[in-house]
Amino acid sequence: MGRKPTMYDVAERAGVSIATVSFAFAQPGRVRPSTREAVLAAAAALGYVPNANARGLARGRTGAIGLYAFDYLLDLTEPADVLTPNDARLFPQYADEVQRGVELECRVRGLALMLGAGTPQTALPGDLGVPRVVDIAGRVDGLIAFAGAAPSDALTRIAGRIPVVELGGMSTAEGTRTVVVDNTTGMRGLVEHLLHVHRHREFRYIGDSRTAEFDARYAAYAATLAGAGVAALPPAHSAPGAEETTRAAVGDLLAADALPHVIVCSTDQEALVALDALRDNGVAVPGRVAVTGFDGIVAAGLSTPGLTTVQQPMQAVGRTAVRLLTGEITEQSAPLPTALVLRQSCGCA
Amino acid sequence: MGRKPTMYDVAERAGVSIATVSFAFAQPGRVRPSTREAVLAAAAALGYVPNANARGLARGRTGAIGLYAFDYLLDLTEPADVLTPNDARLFPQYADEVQRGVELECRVRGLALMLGAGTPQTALPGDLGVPRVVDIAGRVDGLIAFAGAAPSDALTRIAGRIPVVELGGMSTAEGTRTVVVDNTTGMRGLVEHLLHVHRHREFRYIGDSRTAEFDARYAAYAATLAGAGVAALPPAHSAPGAEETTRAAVGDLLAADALPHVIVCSTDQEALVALDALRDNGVAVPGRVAVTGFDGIVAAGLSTPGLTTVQQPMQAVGRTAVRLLTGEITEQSAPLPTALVLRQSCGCA
DNA sequence: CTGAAAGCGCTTACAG
DNA sequence: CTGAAAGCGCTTACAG
Repeated sequence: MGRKPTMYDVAERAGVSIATVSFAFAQPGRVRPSTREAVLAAAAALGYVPNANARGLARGRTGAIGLYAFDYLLDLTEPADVLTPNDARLFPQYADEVQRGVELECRVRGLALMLGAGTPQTALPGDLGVPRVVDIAGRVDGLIAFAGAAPSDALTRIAGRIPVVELGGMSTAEGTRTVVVDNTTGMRGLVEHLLHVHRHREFRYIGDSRTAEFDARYAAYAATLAGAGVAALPPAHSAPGAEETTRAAVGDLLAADALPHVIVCSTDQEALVALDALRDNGVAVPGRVAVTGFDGIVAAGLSTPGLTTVQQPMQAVGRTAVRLLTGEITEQSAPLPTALVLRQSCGCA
Repeated sequence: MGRKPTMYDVAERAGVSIATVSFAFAQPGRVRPSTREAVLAAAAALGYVPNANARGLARGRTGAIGLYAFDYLLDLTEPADVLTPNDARLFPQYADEVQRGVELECRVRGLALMLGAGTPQTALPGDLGVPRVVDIAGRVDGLIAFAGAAPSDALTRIAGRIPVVELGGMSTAEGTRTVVVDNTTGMRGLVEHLLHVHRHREFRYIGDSRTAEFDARYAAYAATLAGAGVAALPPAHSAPGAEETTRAAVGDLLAADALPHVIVCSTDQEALVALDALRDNGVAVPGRVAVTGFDGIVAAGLSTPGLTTVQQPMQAVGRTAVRLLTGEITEQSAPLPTALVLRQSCGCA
């Protein structure tokens, strides 16, 4: 037998047509049991492995969905003996938790998951300007992309062919859907806690506005402060995954002698870096300044002090994205809920 | 324009043949620049997304590799406020770390990664006895499978078509390769430490022998004890990921009043469960009994007491597997090294 | 219940 | 530098 037997080889060995082989696998009820057994026996004898590309091409769908993540290009060495919550990626971050949700949901449904990653600028040598995301998109029935991981025009283009869910998006690419999380209520609750329980009046927000989701957080922050008659200064720029930007933001506040009483960060990832930067500069948290995060990643529970944050249902975000893609749900009945998690960094016990 | 424009549509709009469209993307140097621009413009205008299935079929390869994991079917809820190292899967486990290595290596190479998971028994309804692993295998150029995740006959079959790396394997499926880790040296060093530094003589091993890798650990354990004139009782059965088996193993020792001075576990995952079980029964670790693990997962550094273990280069395992698949390396120059990590659970400071 | 045949959307010698 | 055409390995109406 030649290498890589095909359906033709199986058909020949079983003494049937390729149509029958195909039916024996795909629609067993349509084939006489004895025929079916003969086909399966022939397939086993030949070591037949169906070619999923051919199947996908013929069927018009692939049975797989894609997840396109932001490529932090993080190269993690093996876990150190002494762990700190800021050893980036030692503990699962937001995107990792969402990915896990996607993975689990796919497993349950028997869907294969195709993983890819890039930045909006990423283009492979052979791609000639065509971003890698289309490479993933071309082989799946639906695509989940983290906002900012793929160029929005590429997503718009892809969305014309297959369903696309852009996480954290809402605004970027046309034709895509998103998973809605109640950022607003979460942030409002957090700020109200800082205002009314800890009686803070001097706030500063650190974060970026790369995605609609981040915008929603800042908007809720500013609105809540405004409601309490507290001025909201413009946000200090910082981006999750770019530690130096967060350190610079904190450094600027210190240098300008403009340290507020609360630093509200747009993500836990940034808040943990801020915690580090403040410690490095001998600033007591929460004594001198309170710090808060957003997301509820594992590391937030391990820092010293523990990080007060808004927990969002990260795995549920991933699962919901898959369900939107499969058509199992056509829209969310309600935004996914968030919850305030109080720890020491805001001044709580 | 109809839905899902194809190369034919692009060709027509650009006024060229489909061959030229194909060349414009795949072999730019072969096409006149002006032609190429026309093609790219037409593609952009139509929102053309190449069909990877068709490409894979025509080319005979897909540009993707597959990772088939053991399906623990673990459904993790959101992180709790109070974390303990035994909140299974809150922290990355062995397989998660290996997967990360695989992911990173794939990103670097521009390879897409197809994820699937199952147990040796898993077969989808539509698969009619054909395990899902072949479904993944049919759409990739190479497959990495965790030992025990897929039936070995299926792997043997697949290995006849595409390169297969079975992690933890060595013995299971014919025609597959594996990534070799120096389990022997690691375990020997651990047992020698327990023998000579802590002067222990009463040992018990907890673990299973599902894979060659686990066998190697037990063999090294038994051999090292034998070398010191210490009797090695048969291992008590326990399996990582099946917490109840580990608890039962510990429970049996307690019930039989046969608690040794050291419990050597085949994995960290089991050792952490053992730690829990012992604590639940009021047994002091390391006071009454020392406990050790193997792997060096993150959670091992977070338990109380900290878990003494043998660190293996999990991410490197994943990366090596990818390199073996791509043909970048044809064989390992040496087994991947392991390192003894001493913490409190063995009695060290 | 089974088969002949078209078609899925690409790539790639082979000509020109 | 460009095109006509075969072929990759399946699925699926359509006949029988």
